[in-house]
Amino acid sequence: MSEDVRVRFAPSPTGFFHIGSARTALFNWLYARHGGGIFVLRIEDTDRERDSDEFLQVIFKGLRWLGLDWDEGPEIGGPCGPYFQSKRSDIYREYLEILRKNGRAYDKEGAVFFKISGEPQLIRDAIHGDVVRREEKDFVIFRSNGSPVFHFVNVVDDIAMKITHVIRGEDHLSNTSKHSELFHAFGAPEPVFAHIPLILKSQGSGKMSKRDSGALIEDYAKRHFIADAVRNYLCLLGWSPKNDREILPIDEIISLFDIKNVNKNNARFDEKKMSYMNMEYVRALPFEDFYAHAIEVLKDSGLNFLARGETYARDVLRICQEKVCSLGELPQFVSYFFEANFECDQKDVEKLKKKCDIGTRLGEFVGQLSALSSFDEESLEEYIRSLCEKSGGPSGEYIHSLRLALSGRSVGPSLYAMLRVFGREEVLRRIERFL
RNA sequence: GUCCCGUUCGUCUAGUCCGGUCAGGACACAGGAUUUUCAUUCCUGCAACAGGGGUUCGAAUCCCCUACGGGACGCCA
Repeated sequence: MSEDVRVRFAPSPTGFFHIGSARTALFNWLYARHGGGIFVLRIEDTDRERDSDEFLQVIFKGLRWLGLDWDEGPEIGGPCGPYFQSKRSDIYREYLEILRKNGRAYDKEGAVFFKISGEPQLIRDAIHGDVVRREEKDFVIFRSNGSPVFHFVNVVDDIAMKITHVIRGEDHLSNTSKHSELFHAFGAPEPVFAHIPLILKSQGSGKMSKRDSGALIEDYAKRHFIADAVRNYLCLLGWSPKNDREILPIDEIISLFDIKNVNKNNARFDEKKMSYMNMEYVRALPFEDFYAHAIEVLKDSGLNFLARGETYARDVLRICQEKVCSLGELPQFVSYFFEANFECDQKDVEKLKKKCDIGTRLGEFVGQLSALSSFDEESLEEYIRSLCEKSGGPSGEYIHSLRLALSGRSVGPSLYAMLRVFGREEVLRRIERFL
């Protein structure tokens, strides 16, 4: 029990960071953090054709974006390096010699084959329980071009890096009998395996592939999702805290997480639920954090959001935070605060025209406005109430008309807050323009 | 085709190990409410133990079969 937990995430740099890989990394990381273990990052770049530094950065960025920091690996180092398989050729040659001495490796057609025992392999899986599977035929461990194959390097590195728990996708469960044979051939103890269920595409059949919408972590960053929300959602795909809670801080997830209560069955990806969680995270952000995120998004959008100064921009964002569903929609949501020449939604105008006389209501509003001593939300609400009493009209008619005149749309933040933030002069200017 | 894994509301799931409360929660969807719209908030509703056999006083829970879903069978990883 005193043995230290060592887990690893071993991606291949393909140029994408798939959501399924991300969750595998996440579960490894959670397990390490839960038990005070070591999380190793190892790059499986034996397929040189596809490898490039640019591809590597996609993985590093994705992991860091999700807050998954590694204890050993590229850019950090550690006692079991190098952490790139392309730099471990000598180690693989040494291990190959062991197999040759045992009579478990032989040459054929220019490649090196592994001689299987043919015995059924008992795979002790922390999630699925005991699984028995037998390999049928010898398999290649070194290609005829001299490069080692995945199954071989994967096992060698797990031995050399003293990995205690192999947590990976269930698509590897069938391969595990190969790996088990190799561990035995090396006389090495097997790690505990944990094959986590796959993430299936939301529509149609099969697992998520690169081309499915929502499949790539880098896209969530581009679309300004909150990383904590994406991570929280991913935790819930195949695992649950079992107390009916869904949105919970990562520290709590770490303390609750255990590989044993990961589900056995595959989970279907649901982008709507993820968006919902993202919305909850956006709303719950402390304002300063929200503001910091928001200005990044607004900068990218090209909107001149500092046109009326920073104080004004902060005010706008403050009243919009509780109404906005995602950071991605923010530029569109707040654009009219910064641009006076917005388009008016004619459909909304027509709809409202049927209910009331917009011009009259706006006229009444403008009428006594100069008499209003202060332009705060309370006074404005009071003022509109007094207009209602005088005319006998419902407050909604004033509110809807004003919102349309000021923003050109029928939805947005609280109207009184909007009026206050615009200020008296701007309000009058916009009403005039609208009329 | 062979082998492996799985199957609770449309979706994610709790309950399964140690059989015994109207099968609980969330998203989605549908209605309703707040004399300030809603893409907010609150309330209500809809909706599941894949099917068939056992074992048992009693099965979502244990066993078997079938069906369906997923995965693996590369000199890809």
